[in-house]
Amino acid sequence: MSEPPRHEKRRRKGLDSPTLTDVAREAGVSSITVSRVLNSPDSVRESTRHKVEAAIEHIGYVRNMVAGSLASARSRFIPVIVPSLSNVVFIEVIQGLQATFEQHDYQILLGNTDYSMKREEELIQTFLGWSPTALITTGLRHQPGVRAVLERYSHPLVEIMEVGEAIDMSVGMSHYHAGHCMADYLVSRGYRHIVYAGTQMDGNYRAQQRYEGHRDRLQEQGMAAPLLEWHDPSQFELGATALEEVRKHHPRADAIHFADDVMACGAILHANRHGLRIPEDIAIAGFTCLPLGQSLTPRLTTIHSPREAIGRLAATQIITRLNGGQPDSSAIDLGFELVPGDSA
Amino acid sequence: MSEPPRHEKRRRKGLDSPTLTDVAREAGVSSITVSRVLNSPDSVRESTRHKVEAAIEHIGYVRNMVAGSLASARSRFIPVIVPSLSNVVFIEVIQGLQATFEQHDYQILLGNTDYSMKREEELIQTFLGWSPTALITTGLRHQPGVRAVLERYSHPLVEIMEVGEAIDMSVGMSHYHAGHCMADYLVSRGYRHIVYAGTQMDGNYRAQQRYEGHRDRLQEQGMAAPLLEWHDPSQFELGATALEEVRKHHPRADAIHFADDVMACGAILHANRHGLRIPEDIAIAGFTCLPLGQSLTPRLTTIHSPREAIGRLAATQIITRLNGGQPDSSAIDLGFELVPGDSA
DNA sequence: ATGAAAGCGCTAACAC
DNA sequence: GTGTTAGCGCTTTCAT
Repeated sequence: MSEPPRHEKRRRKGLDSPTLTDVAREAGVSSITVSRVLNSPDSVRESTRHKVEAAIEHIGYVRNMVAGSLASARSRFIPVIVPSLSNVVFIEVIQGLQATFEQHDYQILLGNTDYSMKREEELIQTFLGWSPTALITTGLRHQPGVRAVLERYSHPLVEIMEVGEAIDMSVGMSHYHAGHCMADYLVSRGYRHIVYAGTQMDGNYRAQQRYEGHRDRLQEQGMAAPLLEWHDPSQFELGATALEEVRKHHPRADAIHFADDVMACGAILHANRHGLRIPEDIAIAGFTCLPLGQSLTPRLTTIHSPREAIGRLAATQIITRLNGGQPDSSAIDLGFELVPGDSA
Repeated sequence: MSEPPRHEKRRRKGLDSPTLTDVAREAGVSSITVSRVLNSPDSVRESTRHKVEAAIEHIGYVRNMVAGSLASARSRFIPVIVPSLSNVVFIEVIQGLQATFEQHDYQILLGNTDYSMKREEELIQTFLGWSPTALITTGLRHQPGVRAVLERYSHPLVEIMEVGEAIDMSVGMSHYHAGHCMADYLVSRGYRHIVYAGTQMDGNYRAQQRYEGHRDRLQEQGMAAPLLEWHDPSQFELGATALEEVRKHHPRADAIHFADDVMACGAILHANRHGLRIPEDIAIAGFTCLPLGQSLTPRLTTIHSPREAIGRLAATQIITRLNGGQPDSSAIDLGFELVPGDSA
């Protein structure tokens, strides 16, 4: 009679880290009790809890989140897909998200598309493999495939930065109105030859929407709305270039409406270096309201976008839903604020 | 004879997403073959692979990474612990890391300590629960508990930003020497009353190390090394405040050596607003070399820190080790470069 | 090159 | 309030 093949009940690899069961044995309880101490401490009698906590401490138990996620089919991961990390705006959104999620023990998975819709698709595919608790992605436009996937996704989903027809929820502001608003302000200040200057506007269609708002306002006025566009990432240097090109190709221009503050600041810095007077020689307006613009001389006229608020609210919406609640609204428009400076 | 209670073999929840087994059935192979197609396609005959790939496509299979991580005890997660996301330097490090890791299908888990050593401990504890493939953390100093945990950690570990005695590997630069180098430069330019100004230097002991290098150089010269310190996060406004305070409390000061470029730029912007001449009235030096400083008038004298390189190299070190290689060196000093401007 | 069996460490469901 | 049992969906080991 040969014995049945004995299988080592011990771990396959050199992983000798203690498990829930080890803690349970040490504490003289069952493993589910240890699990409860970790997940819903209030459902365990205090004395039991103390025993278990002592055992955890004693054997140096580290919780295996992977096993927990598999068993419960929920991972406490929340992917956040943004188009860029070079743009401070998204960093601030992420900070808002992180601050809120961290209090509820959710972990962000950061995804950067570099303004590529195709990359968004890959990222979502990957992230779905982690059984995410919820999903956050930037913008309301997606590849058809992504859209289909997101529509099928049955957990909380927030599309951030914009307002409009959301798949599940959205938190953002209207870029069209922001562009319109700034154009209106420039017109009201007496500018008559306003050039719009942006970069990477094919991928960054929020900048495109701002341009459309701008253009529509100028057209109401019977004014042309020339657009100057580049394809490099937004940097100070590009703002300087833009300023030069406007002066060369649009000599009558009396104002430049920049798609973002970085380029606008770059233009002001360039003007300062070369003795160009702003707004007398040419006026400058930006978008987003970075601290730098408010410290320059002249102070930048811009629009403040509520990005940390977007982050915090997006997170709050998700938490509400995860706790079984129904958020007050599924589409939140946080608005924006025109910040008059001295540059226009 | 009552039948034994029948347990639904199907999924507990409404999770009807297809599994490896579903794909296997569809393709007429075993599940392990599907697994191999996903993990080591070369070990599967081409015809089999095509069958499986077709099945995956057909039923819309999404890989469950959580289950895979549990079974293999490796998660493809690499936690990255940084002290701040408000500091662009760390954003750039993260970008360098992400660019490299993404090519190898590793996912960063971002942790932000806000310069709290205690928070670092919590984060590491949490992250270890995800069976991380490797670990990246900022700095060489840790709470005793953290140190013990890290020393026991048996996977690749990189401590970034500094040079010195690493637990496993390190990639960084010498902050002491950077401070020393800038002080030396200022002395050589003829400045004789140099104030060092920094903020949050208790938590950010790299700034502290720069100060020590600065101080030691001045002491060699027989000069005093006054230190002005704040506790708010570094912002332009704080640089302005610092400039004012130096002029008030150190009227003989002819130079300010700032712990970072943000404050230094803030000081220059403030000087520009108030007609103070830099460097004639007072000289300004910074640290890290942000684009802004190089676009200001006067251009900021600063030190360039190799942060994207730190990110890329830290990632490369880890990949090398994960592929079974041995990196050339376990402690990499990427150095720094003094960037003379017009502000000092 | 492919498969069968046995878990990885945890939690859901249901009993007591 | 606590325990028992049966998986979660994948990969490992070992066999063919």
